[in-house]
Amino acid sequence: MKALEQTTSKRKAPTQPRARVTVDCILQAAELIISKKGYEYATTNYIAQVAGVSIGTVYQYFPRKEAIVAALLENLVVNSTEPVRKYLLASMHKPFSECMPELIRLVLKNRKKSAFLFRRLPRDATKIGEESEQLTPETFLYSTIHAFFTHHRDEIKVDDIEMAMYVSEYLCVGVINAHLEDPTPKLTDEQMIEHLSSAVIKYLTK
Amino acid sequence: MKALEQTTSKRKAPTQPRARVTVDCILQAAELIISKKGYEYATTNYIAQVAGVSIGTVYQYFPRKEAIVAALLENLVVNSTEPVRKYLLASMHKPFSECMPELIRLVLKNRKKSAFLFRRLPRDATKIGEESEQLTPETFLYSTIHAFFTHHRDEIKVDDIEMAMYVSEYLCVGVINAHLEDPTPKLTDEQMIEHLSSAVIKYLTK
Amino acid sequence: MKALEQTTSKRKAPTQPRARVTVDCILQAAELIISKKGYEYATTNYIAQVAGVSIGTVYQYFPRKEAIVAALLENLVVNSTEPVRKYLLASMHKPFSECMPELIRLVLKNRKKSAFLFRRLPRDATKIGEESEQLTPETFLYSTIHAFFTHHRDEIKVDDIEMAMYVSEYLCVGVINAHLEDPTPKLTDEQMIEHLSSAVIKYLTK
Amino acid sequence: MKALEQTTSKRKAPTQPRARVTVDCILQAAELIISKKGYEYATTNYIAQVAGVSIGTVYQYFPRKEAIVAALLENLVVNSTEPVRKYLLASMHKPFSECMPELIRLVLKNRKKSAFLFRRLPRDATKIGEESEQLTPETFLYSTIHAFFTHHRDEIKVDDIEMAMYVSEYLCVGVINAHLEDPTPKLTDEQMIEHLSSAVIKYLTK
DNA sequence: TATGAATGAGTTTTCATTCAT
DNA sequence: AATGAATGAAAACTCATTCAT
Repeated sequence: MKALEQTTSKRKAPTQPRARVTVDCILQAAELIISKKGYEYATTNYIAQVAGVSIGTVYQYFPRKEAIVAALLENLVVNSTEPVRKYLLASMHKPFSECMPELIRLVLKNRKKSAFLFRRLPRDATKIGEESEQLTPETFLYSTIHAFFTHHRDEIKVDDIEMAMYVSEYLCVGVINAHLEDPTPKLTDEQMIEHLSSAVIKYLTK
Repeated sequence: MKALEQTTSKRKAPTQPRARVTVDCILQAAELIISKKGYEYATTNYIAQVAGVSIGTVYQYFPRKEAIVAALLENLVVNSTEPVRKYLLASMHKPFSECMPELIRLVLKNRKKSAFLFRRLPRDATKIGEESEQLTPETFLYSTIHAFFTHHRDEIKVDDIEMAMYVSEYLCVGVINAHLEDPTPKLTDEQMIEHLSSAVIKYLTK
Repeated sequence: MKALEQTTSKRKAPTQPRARVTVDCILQAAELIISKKGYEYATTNYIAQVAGVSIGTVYQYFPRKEAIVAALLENLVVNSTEPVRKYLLASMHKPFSECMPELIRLVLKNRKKSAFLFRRLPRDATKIGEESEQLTPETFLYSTIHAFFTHHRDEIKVDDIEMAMYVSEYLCVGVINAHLEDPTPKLTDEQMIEHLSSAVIKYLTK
Repeated sequence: MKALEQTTSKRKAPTQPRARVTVDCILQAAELIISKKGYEYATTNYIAQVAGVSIGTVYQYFPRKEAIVAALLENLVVNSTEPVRKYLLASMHKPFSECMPELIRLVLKNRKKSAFLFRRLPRDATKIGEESEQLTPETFLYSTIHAFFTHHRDEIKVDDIEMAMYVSEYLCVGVINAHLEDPTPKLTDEQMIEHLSSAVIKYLTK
């Protein structure tokens, strides 16, 4: 939760531990409200109330309402991507087909954690975009998956390798998203992982 | 001095042709604003202004602001799915591998048309949901693709056929969505269609 | 229901029987809504809907919303006072103590019929006042009771006869109103009538 | 973009003295407007303007327009009844006939103070009722007069004592109301008090 | 630092009334 | 005569934001 410093200069940096706690409370309150009731209920006054601080204090740390959402989003992306990045770093040498299921499993798990919050965030709110450089989970994931693929390009049989990478990324992220948005009882997580791995590997290597 | 609260019914249904035109104007205005400027700019007064009618007229046909968006969404889903449905009906007998590219091309084309509007709609706004029975494009597409797959089940080599169908649907819809949300200059539409067809066919038949 | 001609000149006089029926429907609808739901729900459009005519038709006969209420009020006053007036005319010669219970009974009965509507009418709405010459049931009743008292002034033992009349009127009207506004299960209508007659007679003759 | 809907609680309670003053200003402004111009002129924005605060401040302390009127009504009832209650407590032992004029005088005086405001309040507005537990001045006065009568039941000659009490209450309250609603130049306040006392005492003791 | 009272532009919504058909 | 689509001023109410304490 140290994410805010860079994006907005006007915001006060919480140097004292007490302040850090306050910022945390505010972000947690915002997350709670958005997840449980929806973005439209996340008014600054209500966030302050749930966080147990005054509205003045909220504005001490966040210059604009959008900054709260931006910070939330940033944390979200970083937190949900960090484990994936770690796994990829540790698996760069493993054969492609071996780590694909685990990779997908990891992405799914982390997406799932934040799916509810993410679903309720405004998809394309102009103002937030200005705040957070449009740092979506996708952007983040794409780059990491990209790196991984680059390390395994010799296993790939598709002609245009770069294109193959993008398609593979789309396959993974797209299917996981679709699975999270419209879950089917016909398809457990593990089954989905198995089939998706199979599809990606077939696509790349056959 | 509120009164009446005719919450249940959808307010007046336009009987005269003049009224029909008015309703269309309002919906078009709403779509234009949301697409071009974002959902947050779609205030009822602004919609009325762009539609060239008075605010009172808007409320003659839509009992709540959310009802406008709900109507928009409904039209969107129906319109963008109808061509796909037609193609599927006309292609039930064609071999699976032959019509897959065209099918994906069609879905992409129709999704694209509405992608901009859809992107800007609140992803999970509670109030709209109550209005529109949560009729997402996915729900609609899934069912039609589903029917198509049922007619081609003998071509499919995956063990569990039903599961294969769901995964294929996820593959198509997921990748198309991902492609539309984060377009890469590395991948033209046609390249995406080609690769995705290839991936789905490999997944299903190898 | 012929009450409307005098008060407002701009209003069209319903000469044809069909028109008379229409006016009746509108007035009945207004009365129904005000009685059952409250004055705040009596919007012109809703009245038209309940009356089964178009809003345009309403404005054919009533130039202003207030004119509807004024007509209602006028009818109310006239209708609820007419029986009392008739009884008084027929009883001018009867001894005072004999007809007092019947008089009160009559007033109560007629007030009761209209109590619900009257309760819900705005007590002191400036606009209606301008329309209807502030013709309240009270005004009407006072004058008729007054006439009756004048015919019985020899029975009265109170020094200042005119004053006694006013107080008696207040006693009757006030208690009946109070009884209607806050009815007590401890006091049936007949008991109230009996006690009130007794009180008035004692006041006047002892 | 509504949100929150904190319908239950009465919104913020004024903790700082500054806030107390603000609430008072709002209530006084509302009273002034309703008394001087009528209920229909008491719009929230106008109340705010007259109170010298912003509309936002009004809604900080009153969740709904009706809540303002309800608060007004509550104050009205309490304030106008307190002196009567005090007098009754101090006069429980005095003989009945002695304190009756003073009692009526007191009730009249306090009703008069609030008569103008009360006259202009909607008589039976559903929404206000929901807000204020239908605490009318009548309810309040009845209960106190009731207590007083219970302490004097041995003076009363009417058979059914409880019934006599109700009728007496009706006589007092009804006549005072009637006197306030349709004042006659023929009858001064003091004359009315004298005659009403006389009537009540005759009714009870003869 | 923290508070919370105050702001007011801006939003949704209502409803009496008009007028072309 | 009757219709009902259209009007728009005006009402209720919200909420991000400021600032004196």
